[in-house]
Amino acid sequence: MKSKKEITIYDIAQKLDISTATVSRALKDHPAINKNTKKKIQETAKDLGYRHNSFASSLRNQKSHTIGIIVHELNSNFITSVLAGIEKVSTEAGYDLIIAHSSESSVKEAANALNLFHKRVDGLIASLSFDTVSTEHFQSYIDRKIPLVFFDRVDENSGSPKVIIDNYKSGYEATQHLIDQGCKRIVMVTANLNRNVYAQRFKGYKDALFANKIVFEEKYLLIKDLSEKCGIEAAQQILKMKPMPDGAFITNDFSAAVCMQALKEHGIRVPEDIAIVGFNNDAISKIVEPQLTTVNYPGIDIGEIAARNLIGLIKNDTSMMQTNTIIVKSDLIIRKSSLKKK
Amino acid sequence: MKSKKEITIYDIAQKLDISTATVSRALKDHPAINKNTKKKIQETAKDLGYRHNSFASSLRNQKSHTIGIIVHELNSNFITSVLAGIEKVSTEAGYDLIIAHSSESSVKEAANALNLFHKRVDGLIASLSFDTVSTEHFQSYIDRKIPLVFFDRVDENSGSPKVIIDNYKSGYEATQHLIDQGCKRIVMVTANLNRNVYAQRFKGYKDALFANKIVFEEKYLLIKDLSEKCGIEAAQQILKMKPMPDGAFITNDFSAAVCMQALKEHGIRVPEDIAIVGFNNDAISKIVEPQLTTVNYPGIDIGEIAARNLIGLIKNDTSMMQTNTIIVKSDLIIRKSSLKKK
DNA sequence: TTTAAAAATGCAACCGATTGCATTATTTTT
DNA sequence: AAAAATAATGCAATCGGTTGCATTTTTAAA
Repeated sequence: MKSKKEITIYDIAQKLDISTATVSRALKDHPAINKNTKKKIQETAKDLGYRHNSFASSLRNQKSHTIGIIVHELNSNFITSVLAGIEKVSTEAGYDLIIAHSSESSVKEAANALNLFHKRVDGLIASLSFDTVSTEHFQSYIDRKIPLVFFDRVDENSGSPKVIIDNYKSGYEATQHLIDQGCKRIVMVTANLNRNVYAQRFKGYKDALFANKIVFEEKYLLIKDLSEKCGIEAAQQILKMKPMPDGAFITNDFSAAVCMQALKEHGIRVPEDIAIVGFNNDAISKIVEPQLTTVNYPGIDIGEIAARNLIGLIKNDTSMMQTNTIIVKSDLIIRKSSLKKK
Repeated sequence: MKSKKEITIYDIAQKLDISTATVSRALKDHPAINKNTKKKIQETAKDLGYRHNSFASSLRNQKSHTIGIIVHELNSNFITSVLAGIEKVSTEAGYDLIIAHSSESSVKEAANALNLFHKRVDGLIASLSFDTVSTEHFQSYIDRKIPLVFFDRVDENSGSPKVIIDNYKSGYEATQHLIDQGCKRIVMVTANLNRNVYAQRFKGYKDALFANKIVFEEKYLLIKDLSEKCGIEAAQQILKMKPMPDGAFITNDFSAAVCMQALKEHGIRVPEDIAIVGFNNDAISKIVEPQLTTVNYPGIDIGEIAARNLIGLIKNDTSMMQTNTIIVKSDLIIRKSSLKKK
């Protein structure tokens, strides 16, 4: 039991006077090994305090049994839900996770991608940072045929599988809902339109306006970073507009909550003076007052699907090969922050 | 550039007609290698698309350059802050992270510990789950002298270094503050008292009551799991008590927010009817209405300190050897939810 | 030019698990 | 009892980087 030095299969082999080949096979329950031998070996392994050396194993197999994940931030309900979903599936399948985050910087994102590449992850799941334009830092994965799955913030032109929601539809529905509530001057607060998710939501917003014969006005489009500060800034800008907007679609619950709070502090009533719709259905959306109308973005499902897909690709499941884009169901959850009518 | 097969240092050595020893050294900038040779090798490596094989390297060095982290959950502002702190320090030092979470289950925690042990992390940072009683699943680390640092939820009897705040003091101050506001019947909502953090906060609460000649009543102590549901349950219990409590110390901001909301829905005014103090200073505490008085728990600092300490231990920095417990500064942030007086 | 010292490079044995193929032991069939 | 079939085990090369020590090359000193 005591351990000056690591126990290897050689130690076990020596002690039992058999070959390392047999030990190796016994430890992984290979069918060709005699039941009794197997039992003896497994017991001895336990006795000696043997632990499998995954480096030696990985070196030999050229497989790390590890999945890399790159996300933009950890500080988000949505992301942690996705991670939980990924974790569930991949743990069941015997894969470990290495999680990296880019802090919304494409430079860090590239560094993470490289690092995980060197770590030889068997596959990668990623969501792009705000300012990622080129995805060439993932090219090495593609070249080496290392499976790669994107979710949420994806490069729409990339050939890699993507797991997303219908952001266009969500944007359209959210806007239509505000219009249905009687809103005519609807502000949209969102982030960098180079990112598919924001671009699509914006497109939905614009098209909904158009379909309802409301002219889109540039001044109602506020591009921010969806941080805490952003919510306050948005509120300030809204307050300055004359006439004041009567609806706001803010593509992040936290920002929406902050913005709503700032507006309320200035005596603006929600939803009477301005109806607000957020995005994500984070826990916070049910706690603020009034409760926030938002778009449900099912992180767990997205994570599970992405992981299942990736593992399928790793295991060379041909049925996965053809999949390019998976669209997960999302829907508008209507709460008080937007209900002007009964 | 094309890659049928992985490029190794042997390929580089062959191409340049030198030894692998020189290649290996050149690639890691060993001082004994001639500048020009080094340059030539590094260029060739790039040309051929060489990537370092960390398995081979780790196998030889018996070092993974990876730090394991076990936390109870990811869905918490505090935890993600800690992770950010750990990440900052460890990335700078060239360590990778493998993050595992136990979902508040000691069984999963043990499984995680074992898995990371097999993965041969160079060190481990952990915060215990609610129901972890024995810490024997960390014994293998101690036996093998793999550095181990706990934070937040720790085993106070363990000899391993711990990074915590003064939970007793925080509990005392929070309670004293409520008393100063005129509260006489103060409910405490917290979690499993086997966990040091909750035990200490409770002790602080009790002592503060005692110091102010308020008799502690068992019925005012609500042991929950600090989830969303818990906030609602707590509110229901509070509503049923006669006379109704006039203060509540809820050791988690999210639960406190939910509870406050539920109380408000029943017409209870905060802080007039009941003053509320939360814990953690999560982002949510500033968004709810009224803003939540809470205890600032500086996650980033804790993460940084824990990581710095762990890396010191890994590198055999003797100055770290003597450290047993590090107490990080925390303080009460007073906001409207508890201000009965001006 | 010879010698001493310093700089650069190479040799080869590790690290530990895996596995195709060969060999030996055991059972079954004839 | 010999032959054939099956089960169990072993041999030895392989994965790719590292490093102590030896050797060679270059530079500096005598």
